[in-house]
Amino acid sequence: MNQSHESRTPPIVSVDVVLLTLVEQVLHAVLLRRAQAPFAGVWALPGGYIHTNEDADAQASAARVLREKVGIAGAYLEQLATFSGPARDPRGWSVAIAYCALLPVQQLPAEHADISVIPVTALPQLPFDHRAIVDAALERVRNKSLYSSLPVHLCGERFTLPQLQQVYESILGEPLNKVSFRRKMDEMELLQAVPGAMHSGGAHRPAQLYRVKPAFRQTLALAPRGL
Amino acid sequence: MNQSHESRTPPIVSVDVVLLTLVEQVLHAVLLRRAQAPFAGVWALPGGYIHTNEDADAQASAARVLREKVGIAGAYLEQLATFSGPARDPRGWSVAIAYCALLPVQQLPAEHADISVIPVTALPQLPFDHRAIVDAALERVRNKSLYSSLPVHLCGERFTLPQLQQVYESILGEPLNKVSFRRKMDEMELLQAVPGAMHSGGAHRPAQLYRVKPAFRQTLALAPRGL
DNA sequence: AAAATAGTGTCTCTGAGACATTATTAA
DNA sequence: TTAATAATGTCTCAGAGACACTATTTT
Repeated sequence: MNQSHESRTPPIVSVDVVLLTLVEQVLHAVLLRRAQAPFAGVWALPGGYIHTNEDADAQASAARVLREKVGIAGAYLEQLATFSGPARDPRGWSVAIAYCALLPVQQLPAEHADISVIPVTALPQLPFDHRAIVDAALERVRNKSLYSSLPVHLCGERFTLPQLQQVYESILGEPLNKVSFRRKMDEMELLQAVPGAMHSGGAHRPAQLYRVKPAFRQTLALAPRGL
Repeated sequence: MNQSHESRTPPIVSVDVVLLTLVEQVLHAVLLRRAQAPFAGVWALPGGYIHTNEDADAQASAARVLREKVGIAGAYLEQLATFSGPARDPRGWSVAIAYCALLPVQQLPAEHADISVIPVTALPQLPFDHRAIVDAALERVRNKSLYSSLPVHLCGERFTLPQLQQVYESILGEPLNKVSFRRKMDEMELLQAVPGAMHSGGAHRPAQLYRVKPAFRQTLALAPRGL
């Protein structure tokens, strides 16, 4: 241990979560009003310190933040990237381990004074480098939706293939070929039909309801040659 | 600030680098003999603390580690993932921001008592969770080689197309179709021929030498539909 | 000339998208 | 019966790989 290390201040470490959901076919992010300085009262990403006395790893910290500060459990969660530097936080040199979370909108708590669900295209100015973190999350989600089952985590437990295709199209921002989409879903062996369960949504043929196979509840399925 | 936060020990933060190179068509990782406890004298990934008084971000810390501890500069460097938990380091709850680095073998310093270049299939037992970090790096490199120009960072400044194809094949562990490979390289618009420069390697037609276009010296080129 | 590898032309087959047709419901 | 959407069959076209042929060097 040399002197320069002894005298160096360690960085501040925290986790931040970009919690995304789909409301009326538009991607929304969940923001919390900050309770404490810096930026008290400002809308920001849910985040917090690692509790070294209770968290099994940083992902557990992120799950705890979602549970304690947003009031949700069971969201799909994956590590996004780690943001760092002397300027991103006024308290000093800091490290933020960023996570991306997906949840069907039905499982979100009601909005109230300190929680807000906002279209990602209409986010207010965010403190720290939270805007960059959100952008990284959006890029990741859109990219992974091109070749994986990621978007199923924005659907409820049961959904129809037309609904799922709509979710993919909303994320990707472009229409998809119905036949190809179904072929790919088939190849991924991701879904199982719920026997006898149909979704009657109007004056037309009802659609088969599907659920994600248990094996893929936590893992993603990949399409070998993309979407 | 509540009491439980005040009393919680913050995690230890460091950066670790998986520095990969290609020796005789086999991927090798660079290991350093640890100078200090814990695991003093044991071969491990290059790593170190963030110097908050001089590093612009964690990636700069990783570049500094490569410069100061391995003696190299200019390697391709990208963030891999962040590893964390109470058990990975005997000193306590820790966070390691892991980076993946690629360098042509010619630019590595000579091996000596405290630096070693070892085939990734023949690594010794590594301390901390360094084995998992290496595995993550290998998965990342192999995956990105399927659809990007990542492997060019393992070639020197000038190289032939057959040499580059060989590098891809070594990383991916499978032969590639020559015509398709060249079509893809062409589509990526990644390379420029060095006028008049040929590589005469034996009793056969010499090969055109290429270099990476300046625009892609730091950025990756992507093949829209993969390799 | 022969051997060896570089580089290119072209055919074939796979697979993704376009289009069309059938199925099933409510009004 | 009509309108609306679900679900599927099938044709077409693009792109990746296989193969073959030409080009250029050393021995």
